Amino acid sequence: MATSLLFRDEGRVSLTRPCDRFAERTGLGVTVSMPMGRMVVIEGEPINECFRVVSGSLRCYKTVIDGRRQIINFLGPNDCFGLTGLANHAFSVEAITDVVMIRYPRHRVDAVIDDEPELGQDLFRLACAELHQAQRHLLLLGRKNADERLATFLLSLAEQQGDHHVHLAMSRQDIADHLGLTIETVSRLFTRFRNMGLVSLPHRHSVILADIERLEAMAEGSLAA
Amino acid sequence: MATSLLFRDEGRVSLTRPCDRFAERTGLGVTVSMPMGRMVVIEGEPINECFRVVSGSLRCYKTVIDGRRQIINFLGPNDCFGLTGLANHAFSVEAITDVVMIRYPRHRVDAVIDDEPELGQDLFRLACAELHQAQRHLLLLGRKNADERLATFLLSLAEQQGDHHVHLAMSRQDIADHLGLTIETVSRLFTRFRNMGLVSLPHRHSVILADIERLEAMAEGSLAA
DNA sequence: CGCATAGTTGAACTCTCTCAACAGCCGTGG
DNA sequence: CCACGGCTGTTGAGAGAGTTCAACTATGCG
Repeated sequence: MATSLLFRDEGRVSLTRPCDRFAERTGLGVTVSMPMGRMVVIEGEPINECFRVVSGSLRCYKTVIDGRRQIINFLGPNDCFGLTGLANHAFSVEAITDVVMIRYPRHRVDAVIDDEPELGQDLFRLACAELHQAQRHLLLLGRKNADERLATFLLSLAEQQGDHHVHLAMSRQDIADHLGLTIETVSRLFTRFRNMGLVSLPHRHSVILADIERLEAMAEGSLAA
Repeated sequence: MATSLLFRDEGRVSLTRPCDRFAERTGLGVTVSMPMGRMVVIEGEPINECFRVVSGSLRCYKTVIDGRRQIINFLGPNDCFGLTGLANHAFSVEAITDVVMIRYPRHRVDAVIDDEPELGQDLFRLACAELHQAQRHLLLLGRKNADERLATFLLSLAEQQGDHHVHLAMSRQDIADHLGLTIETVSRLFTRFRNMGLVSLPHRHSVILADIERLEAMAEGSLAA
């Protein structure tokens, strides 16, 4: 496969992790800043623009009427959203921290894509990678227990960040809503993992994975806690 | 958007629901039959071919080492699998009933796609639709209770089949493994739904949705059972 | 320093699971 | 045509993982 015109592959190939070649081509991204907690897009609304994260973190989530929330994934620098073949946003997006993003009008994005048909193939591959990721999360939510979920999550963060020392941009509640658990369960798991020597917790937003092998065994369901 | 060269949109737009224009273009699909229970592809194996279902049903699933199984989705006539930007199968596929499929060698599929760059865009849109579907299932598995899960599932089948009289190709165990429940819970739910007048169950593989409105309320979490 | 927010811990509860027995259906063969 | 066996689904009782509710502690910001 030829190098993407739209995205440079930087290890984590994903619809939400393209790079700035896009900005070069469209040449009309507008930089925007938003404060922590700000809702950027709302599930179900028409998609009028596409965003690329420069700095900060966001959460993408769907809700049930009574407020129950499922976080689909977290976004960080270089991730995109609104870049989809659908007409409406499939989920809401909210800033976890203060964020800086580049905003592109959707019609321009579409124009670039129409201009360069090969881009479609690249986007297809990126969407497939994202789909694959979602399918792995289906297994987690449908069939893994609480220990396995947290272990899986921590390992995936470590892989993303390329470091055993993991930074947690999100709150315990966010983690719970991503893993289909409650905040209390997540909190108890962190404590237990610490007591088992699997991790250390220097502070709220930091986790050091102390025993990757046991965490991996646990994530795959072959280590009883 | 121009009509897809590769797929005709027949209502349910999805990577797994393309149509026979593909056969016309590649002109080299081989018809194959497989008996009920037959494993067609195995999770993790390289993708050497792509299949289109002619008749019968299949299940796509991922597993944890100890045998726990999560069914990602079910396939029926006109659905495809193996059509992805990835190198390896993300899930195993098994025949629920006897099936007839058309098999295409992957390099030919890729050749067709390379030949017609616009196809990439269509595939992208289809993958996005599939992703959207997976994300809705994440909400179901992460945040819905057992009643809501079954109601949601039955309604989606009715929509797919365009009929309140739903045919269940799959077993109770398959439904359980799709909804992240056990077979006993699914069985109890069917009985309770029947007693509540929500459905009638003429036989094992048939469900008639008797009260769509209440089922919809239940699926969205606004009806206590 | 003090308040508000985020996280932790405990105890009781509940939904779903597990284990076990039973019932219904279907194909096979007498 | 019925008897049989195997498989699928149903029902019951008890157990358990995770939730809920509540109190308490730590952290960060004015």
